[in-house]
Amino acid sequence: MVNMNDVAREAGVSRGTVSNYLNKKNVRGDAKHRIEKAIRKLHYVRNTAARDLRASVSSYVVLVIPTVWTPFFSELTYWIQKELNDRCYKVILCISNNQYDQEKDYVKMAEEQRVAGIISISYSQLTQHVRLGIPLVSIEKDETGLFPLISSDNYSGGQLAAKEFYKRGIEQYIFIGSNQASSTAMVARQSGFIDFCNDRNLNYKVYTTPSSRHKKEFHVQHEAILKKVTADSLGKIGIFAYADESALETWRILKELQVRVPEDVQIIGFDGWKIFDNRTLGISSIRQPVKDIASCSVKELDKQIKGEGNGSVLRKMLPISFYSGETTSEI
Amino acid sequence: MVNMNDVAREAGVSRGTVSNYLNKKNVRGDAKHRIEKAIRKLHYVRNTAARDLRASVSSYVVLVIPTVWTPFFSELTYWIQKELNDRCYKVILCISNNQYDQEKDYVKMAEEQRVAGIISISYSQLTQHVRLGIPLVSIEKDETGLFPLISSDNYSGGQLAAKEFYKRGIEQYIFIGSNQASSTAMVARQSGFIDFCNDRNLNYKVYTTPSSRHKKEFHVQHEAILKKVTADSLGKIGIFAYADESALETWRILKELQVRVPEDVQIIGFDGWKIFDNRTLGISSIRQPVKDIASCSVKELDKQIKGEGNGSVLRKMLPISFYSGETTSEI
DNA sequence: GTGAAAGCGCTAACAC
DNA sequence: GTGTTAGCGCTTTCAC
Repeated sequence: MVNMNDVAREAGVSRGTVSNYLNKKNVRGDAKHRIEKAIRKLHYVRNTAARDLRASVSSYVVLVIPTVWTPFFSELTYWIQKELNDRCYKVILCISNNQYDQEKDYVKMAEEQRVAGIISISYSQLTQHVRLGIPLVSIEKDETGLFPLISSDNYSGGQLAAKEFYKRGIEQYIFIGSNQASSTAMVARQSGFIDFCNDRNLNYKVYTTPSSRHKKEFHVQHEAILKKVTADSLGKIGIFAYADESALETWRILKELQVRVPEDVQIIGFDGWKIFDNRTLGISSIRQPVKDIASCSVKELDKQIKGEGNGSVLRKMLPISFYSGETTSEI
Repeated sequence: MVNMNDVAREAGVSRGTVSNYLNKKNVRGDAKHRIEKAIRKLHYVRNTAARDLRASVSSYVVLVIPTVWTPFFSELTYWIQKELNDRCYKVILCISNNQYDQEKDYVKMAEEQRVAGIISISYSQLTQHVRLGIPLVSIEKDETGLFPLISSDNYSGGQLAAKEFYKRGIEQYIFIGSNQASSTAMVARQSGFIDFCNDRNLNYKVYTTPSSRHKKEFHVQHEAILKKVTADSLGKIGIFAYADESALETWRILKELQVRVPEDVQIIGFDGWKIFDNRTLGISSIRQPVKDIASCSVKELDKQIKGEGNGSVLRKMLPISFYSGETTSEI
């Protein structure tokens, strides 16, 4: 494979001069032309891996994410890649499926590759494994408190959901969560919802389903809850699901049960899934500011990499909003 | 940053021995223990970038893909990453938005990084730009004929759509395509559909909308077509949309127009979008074998990288299937 | 401005 | 088995 020496020889200059040329340093006119000619003639392509090794830099960023196969994560991945690419970072996509071992392997890989930084959406204690001082920004959860953390304002999201129900005259406030341990985000959503209810003396109930990864039970449990909820009376019931995935399931089952949505029961999800561009799935939902999460994370990571961190560890909560879909009534 | 020399010194052996140890070569027991101790003590992490440079190998694969923010591509990305990861490749995620310039930049980057291989889903002549002989596998389209190509059997997909309509007593066969130039896949779907109709003397019509990237026109044009289609008679109309994106839009507009689906009009899309796991969007669709496309592509790329190609260029078409959803009648 | 030389961290070939 | 050494392809002093 043709390298800088070949180019230098062909152009009749030294390797250093070629390097200078490639790095936009000043090079005399005639030497410059001869180098350009040599590059074209030999089809020289610089080896940035070697360059990075020598210069002790890296332009790689590792993205550790549970999946890309869900609207929220695929949108997030889309924006993060874009932001990183705009800043000339390459992204190494690491899908963890929420497996702790996978996550650890990815971090190890990141360290061995001496990557510039890591962005992680992890629900385990991943951040404890970063030894080499690689800059890391965490999205949604970091309990170590050692790294910058970007997340949606989940608590306000829960409040907002309750408030939107309130505006629509809901009398029965239902929260459906999951029994996933350690979901800080979910707990915050629930707290916001409940606090709003308590403040106004509204009737609320909290239910829990297994995580959606246990498909069968997820479904069965959901159905049981909904049957119970809709047994007594209809018409003023509002169900706040901790995530769109759950809200969709709720909607589907209610259809099966012949319960009219939103006339009999109203539903609000969380995430604000968009299939692409602006195509939602119809459910009303608390929308996470996905693009902002991406740009904020990347901006912060970039700062860390460039050593511009001001010492204090950033904790940033981004504002959510309500998307009014087909599962809540007009007001 | 601590390196192999430090470890060697600490362990009282030479650098070569440490290298041997790390690469699972035979190392004597006591030396081995001293090395392990030194590694732990110094928190040594091997630098695989340097290793790869020296050994002239790479474990990176570049994935060039239009987006990840659409169910088909996000699922495809999910499986490709998994397959590559299982084979110890790291994936550099390159989202092109179908921009030719972006794609070229990514290929250039791939060459400069001396990556092991490229997987591309491109609708432009991307493959002409791979100069350095990097192994490449193309998904869905490659007109150069120089690289292995994996795709769904789009033609049979078109036929299958028509056949499923036929089984349901459809009399008016409508194809809605897009005016995207150069979509080989779409043309094949259309041909399969039409050929089935011609073979049986069925009435068909072909319509064309702007690409969905031009949102406004995409919508307007769609509505115009559907009004025309549903103007005369209802009840035996089958609409085959070239992609789920278009099928969803069709469904939505028909709802607006108060046309009952599937009683008055039936719809079949293409792709078989799944939001996650097994959650579809309700539309009946010709399902692409996404997971097979991924594993087949990765397997072929791996073969190329390992130099096990047998000379002839692979062209592989994977079988599609019909998913029966809510937009076609039961039979 | 340009050439010579040192060296980023590692592997592999070679003697011992 | 282990130490020594050359060198992957590049950047970066440092004289001239």
